[in-house]
Amino acid sequence: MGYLTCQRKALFEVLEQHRDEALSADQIISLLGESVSRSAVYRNLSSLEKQGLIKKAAVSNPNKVLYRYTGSEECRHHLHLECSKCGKTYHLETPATNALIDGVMQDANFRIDTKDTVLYGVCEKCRDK
Amino acid sequence: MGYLTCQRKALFEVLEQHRDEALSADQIISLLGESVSRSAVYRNLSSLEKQGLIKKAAVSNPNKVLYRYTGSEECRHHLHLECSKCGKTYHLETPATNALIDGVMQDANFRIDTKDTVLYGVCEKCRDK
DNA sequence: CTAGTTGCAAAGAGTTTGCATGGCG
DNA sequence: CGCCATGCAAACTCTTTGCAACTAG
Repeated sequence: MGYLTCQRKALFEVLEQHRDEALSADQIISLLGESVSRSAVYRNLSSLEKQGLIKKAAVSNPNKVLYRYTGSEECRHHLHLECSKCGKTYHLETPATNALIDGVMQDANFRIDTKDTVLYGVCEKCRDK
Repeated sequence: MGYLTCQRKALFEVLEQHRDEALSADQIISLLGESVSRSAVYRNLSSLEKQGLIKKAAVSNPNKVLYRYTGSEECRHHLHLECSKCGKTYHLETPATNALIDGVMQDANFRIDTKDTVLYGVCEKCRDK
């Protein structure tokens, strides 16, 4: 699907390196440096998103859209937990993940898509404070 | 926290009526009609969001930010399931929700915030297609 | 009364697009 | 070689802001 230009290669590398972070377009652009134009970044992000390899999230303060790469192998087998206080992302161990997915499947006949869903809440460290 | 102006009253009504929908700023503005200015809508949405009564979500096609009202009583006791195919939102029954929250708590020491989290996946109807 | 809110219009930020050039396969 | 992707700059859309007028409590 498309040519593997060096701009796309560079984008994949940045996304893979920041696999568990949600990056803004601007962050991605600066991580890429001079080698890629803004428009190429936007075009490629949007095409990756259409392919289901990227999931966007809206965040306030600042008011921005963040891009999370969901194409990496690991994303397919974990649920993501994101702490609303500190912003850190955690993974839910696979056995527990499977139990939850099965539970929701049985209860609501709804198949959760692991890579797309993020559970928001408060992590252990932030609760103790 | 703040005065209850008629603009705010109207906004609350619209949000409560569309409690389980994710609305764009433009949709909200047209639902409100002439009675409220764009800037008041933006300002109030942003203040509600700071109070944790609204959760934003990014969506593509069109590239927009959607606002979901999480302040209603119901939101505190359900997890939301959103189908990536048809866009419809479902609720997870309370016992299953509690089981899921407890499961994640035990397994990862992470307290899920019910009103903020949306589980993405595919619903029964769309799977059958 | 008086601090907080609104409306307007202008400014700002983020994203998209048209077109000529360049590069992948 | 042909088609697709890129870069640039302009256009566009969405959101924020300054300020004077207004209003809830």
